[in-house]
Amino acid sequence: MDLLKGIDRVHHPEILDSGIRTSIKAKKILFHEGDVAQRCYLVIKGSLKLTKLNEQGREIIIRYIGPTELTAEVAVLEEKKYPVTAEALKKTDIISWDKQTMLRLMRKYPDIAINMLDIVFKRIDDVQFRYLELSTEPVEQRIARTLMRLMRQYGKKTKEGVCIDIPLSRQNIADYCSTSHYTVSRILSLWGKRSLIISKREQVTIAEPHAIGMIANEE
Amino acid sequence: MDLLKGIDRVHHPEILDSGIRTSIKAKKILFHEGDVAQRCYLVIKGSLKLTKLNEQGREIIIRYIGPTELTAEVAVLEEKKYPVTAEALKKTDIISWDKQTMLRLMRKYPDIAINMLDIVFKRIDDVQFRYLELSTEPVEQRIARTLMRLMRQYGKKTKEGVCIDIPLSRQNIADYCSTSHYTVSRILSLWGKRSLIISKREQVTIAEPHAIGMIANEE
DNA sequence: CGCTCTATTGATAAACCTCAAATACAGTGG
DNA sequence: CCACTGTATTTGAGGTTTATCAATAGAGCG
Repeated sequence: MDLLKGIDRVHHPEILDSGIRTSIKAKKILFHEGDVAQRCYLVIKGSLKLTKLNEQGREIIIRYIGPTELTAEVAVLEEKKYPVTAEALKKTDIISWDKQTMLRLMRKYPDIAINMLDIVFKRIDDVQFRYLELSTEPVEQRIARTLMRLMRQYGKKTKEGVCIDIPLSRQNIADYCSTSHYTVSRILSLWGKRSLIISKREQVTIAEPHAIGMIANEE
Repeated sequence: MDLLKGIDRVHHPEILDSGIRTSIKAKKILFHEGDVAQRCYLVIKGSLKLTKLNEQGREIIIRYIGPTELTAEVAVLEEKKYPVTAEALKKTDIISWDKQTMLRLMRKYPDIAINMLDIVFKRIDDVQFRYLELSTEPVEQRIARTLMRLMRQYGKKTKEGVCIDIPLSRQNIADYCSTSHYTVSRILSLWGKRSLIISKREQVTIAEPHAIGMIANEE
């Protein structure tokens, strides 16, 4: 749990217990883009999808937030709005803190502030990198990178390969790497025929991570 | 100066003087993407261009950093690398602090830490927003938004309109909104013919900000 | 005045989107 | 267990947007 890195485990319960534990049902919205940010959230179990909409209502996925990951860090500052919408993919357990509580914790355990800064820098790095990708890489490569990312975040080893353990439609993949679900479908079909992946409805298993990695051409 | 917001002006000299003032010549690199981050920088005068390169050497512009703006905030953490390359557009005066100094200042003036967090959240917001744009808006609109952004950051009123007061080639604009300099040229020519802008070599003046704003279609 | 870098413009082509239509799949209620 | 319904997926055809290539013109500099 990146948020608690460098902090004596003895204090973990105090920190976690000062937040509120809640459970969100599948497909429920935790917060909306543009709402005043009140609380920040740590995912314990399940998963959140962070999205933005453009004026015409087209959705893009900014990132997924899985177990041990923090989101809505912006809520520690005054007068901020959530920059994204967060939706639970499945039943998701979270801990949340309001501004005052989190600030108190940050003062008592300065490592929390530093860890939060670290998390925020990672987010920038990630989105800048994907911005570069979107600018310069063709769609096949972007899809491959998307699968590799999701594999690292949600991969579960199975006999057929590494299964991405979240509900993941072609449309979701398209929204994550800015293409159309038609294009995703065509490319996944192709990879399926070559046995690089095994894909079912809303589910992808990567049979040949190395081959997909080659297509992704990550450095 | 966002970094010093909320801090008594009496203390500003101490904070600024604990950094090192330097001047960089036009077109010189201040730091490279991938270098270990040692110092963070405040621009006093002049301007920096922050870029990333992909594997094939294609460049994209992440943002410009003008007077009063901070960059390389990541240098306050341990073992981080600069995520971008910073190049001076013209002779640029900066103040820089090393990790230890900045951390000492942040402890003494906690508002500095909060302001820095605020700056970092703004960066995320900006790049996420531009990621959305790149995903969903056509190139003409992206170019218009780019000009509007640069106008707000670097606009100087003149008799003909608002001049973007940095060296700005078609290629720069293209790198900033992920298109080709050919496309930028075509569109600027078009707008020039309609007298919405007046463009010279490496310089753009927006004669009709409202019209460009309409094309940008910002909410 | 030549050299280099930037800008312009037409022609062509590639990549990818959109539309249409068929099919597959999962869940529901009888 | 099965038909039914609403999504998700697939695939082909055709069209758009924008990149790329080629060639030329213009600007600034020593």
